[in-house]
Amino acid sequence: MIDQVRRFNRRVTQRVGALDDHFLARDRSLGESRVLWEIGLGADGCDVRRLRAALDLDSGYLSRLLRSLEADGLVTVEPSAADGRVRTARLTPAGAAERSEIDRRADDHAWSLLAPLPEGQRQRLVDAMGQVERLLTAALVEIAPADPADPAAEHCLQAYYAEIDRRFAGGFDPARSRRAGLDDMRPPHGVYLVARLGDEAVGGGGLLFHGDEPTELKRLWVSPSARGLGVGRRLLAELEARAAATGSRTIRLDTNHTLTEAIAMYRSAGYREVDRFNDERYADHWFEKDLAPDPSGAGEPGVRGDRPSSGPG
Amino acid sequence: MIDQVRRFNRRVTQRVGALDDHFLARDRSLGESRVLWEIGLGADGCDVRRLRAALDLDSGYLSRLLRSLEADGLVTVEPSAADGRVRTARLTPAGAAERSEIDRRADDHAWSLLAPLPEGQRQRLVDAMGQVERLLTAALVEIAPADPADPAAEHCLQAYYAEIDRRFAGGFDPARSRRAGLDDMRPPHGVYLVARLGDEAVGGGGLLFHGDEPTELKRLWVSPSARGLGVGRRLLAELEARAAATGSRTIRLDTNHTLTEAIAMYRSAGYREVDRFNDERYADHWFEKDLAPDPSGAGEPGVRGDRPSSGPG
DNA sequence: CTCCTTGCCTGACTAAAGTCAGAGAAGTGG
DNA sequence: CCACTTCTCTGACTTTAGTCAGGCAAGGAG
Repeated sequence: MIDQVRRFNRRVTQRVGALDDHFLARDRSLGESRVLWEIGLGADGCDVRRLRAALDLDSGYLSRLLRSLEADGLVTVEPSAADGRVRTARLTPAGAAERSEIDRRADDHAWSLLAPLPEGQRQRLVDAMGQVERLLTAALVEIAPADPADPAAEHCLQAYYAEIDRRFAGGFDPARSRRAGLDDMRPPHGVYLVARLGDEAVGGGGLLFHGDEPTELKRLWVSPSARGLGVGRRLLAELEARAAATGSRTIRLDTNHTLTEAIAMYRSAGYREVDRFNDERYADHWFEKDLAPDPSGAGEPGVRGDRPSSGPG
Repeated sequence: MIDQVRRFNRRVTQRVGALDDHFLARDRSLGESRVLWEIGLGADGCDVRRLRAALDLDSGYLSRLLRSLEADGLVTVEPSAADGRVRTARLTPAGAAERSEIDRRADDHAWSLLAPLPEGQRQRLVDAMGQVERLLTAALVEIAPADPADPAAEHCLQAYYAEIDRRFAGGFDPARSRRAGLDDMRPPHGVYLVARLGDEAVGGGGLLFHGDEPTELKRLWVSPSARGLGVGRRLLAELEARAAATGSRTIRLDTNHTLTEAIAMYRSAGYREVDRFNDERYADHWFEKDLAPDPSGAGEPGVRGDRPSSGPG
């Protein structure tokens, strides 16, 4: 497996890496080209501090690159209206032309990877590239507990409410739903996990612990931009593990028939549909799953099945 | 399609490109590390000129890097026994240790791409990487006509004979086969195509033109190292196009039942099995395919079907 | 207002990467 | 033996990339 990854890396940097080097930059340095390209990304220029963050450049270095682009008449830098400390860089017409030339070259280079192949292979290459890109993105997603009042958690909860309001016939009014306020999903009564991709919160989900009663799964949500990356599944697995770690033997949840992807995921994760177990007015499906006891905890020995050792990990 | 490729490039250089940068090099410069790694590739050192070709370095620059590695006791450089001008670089034990440390880091980094993913996704990522690597390799294969006496063509023909000698029960003796000597596969009587990957010949195949009689396909071979890249199919398509360009309406070939992959390829490329049409003693299957007339030539208009326009070209 | 932080800039530096010209030894064809 | 090429090396450069310290102006909290 590792060998495959390394062969891939070698082949790809050999063919694709050539791109980021001197293909793009015409007679300009790579650093300048990158700055030029990044400024033109947004419609109306870009704050210098955003540039610095996006390109991960030293502030002195970036300043010098901007001066050089300014001297070539490709860029103007003016104080921001909102904050006199911040400066905003914008492309001049010449800069925009230069940028689209870079863009054209990048397109040409991309096409040169595909061009020699017959159509069938070409399509397979593009598909495989899509897979790799998605899965490398997925590998950047990190899941960690967060306080429900944390801005990232807040964002996920709001997005969750907004989405079900959009999808439920008749909308969704939190006040009419069963109470699962912020305090409930904090230790020791519960937990809330947030999935982050870089600095963006792309998913979340919570648990409510009910002592000897089954643990309840609440507010599981994945951002549309991150769907298909397995974030939901990973959140679910992590929540189940945390439920098991508290000694919970069963996890259950209520949901609504309009949330078809979620229901499909619950089923394929081993949840079985059960009879109504609460009075949630927005729910029309209820699911339940038995948890394997926490391996680190004090589960009953007999219940614990052998699991195959799962790799070097 | 191009957008997908560019998204892929960006994601991959962001994640993988970090590898070739300062991850590998410990406190050493990247250039030195690359040289160290490359020297250790072969079992017994590496000629300086091969290093230069492999890493595409200026000779002065490479010399300096070698001096620096020599000063650190990682490498020795001695004149080659065969040619006093050439010098051969070898790793010292310390150099070998350093190299395997680099190797270990590369492994760790490769694993860090996979580690965050659950097992299923991990497998899919590795598979997709394999696809991309293979198809990028395939895109580097170039097919061009060559004189059958050219070393590359020679190599392919010899490899072809050696392979069928190995596979045929009772071996293969060219003298007892139907004559298709070097002169036959030269214009104007025929043509021979070679597929090259870098400077290695990885496949070849020839045609014999017989005037109004069907054109004959001969000696189609693909190197084991390049199988699965679609090289055979591309050779076949290119040969068919050249047959059609000479005005040939039909192409045919004889083959042996032990060459199962080839037979499968012929079938899927539209060849149909026909009765014995020659007295080749090593053949036990005969195939034939009608060619669409050469679009650039004087084919009958009615035969020519509409083909969907196939993209940007 | 003062004090502190933030954002951007300049100047002074270093290291890496790479280029170019030419020297000198070794091989090659005539 | 001569003229030529090949291979490697040295010395003298340039450009790119990047770091660090400090300065100055704007904004914000008290």
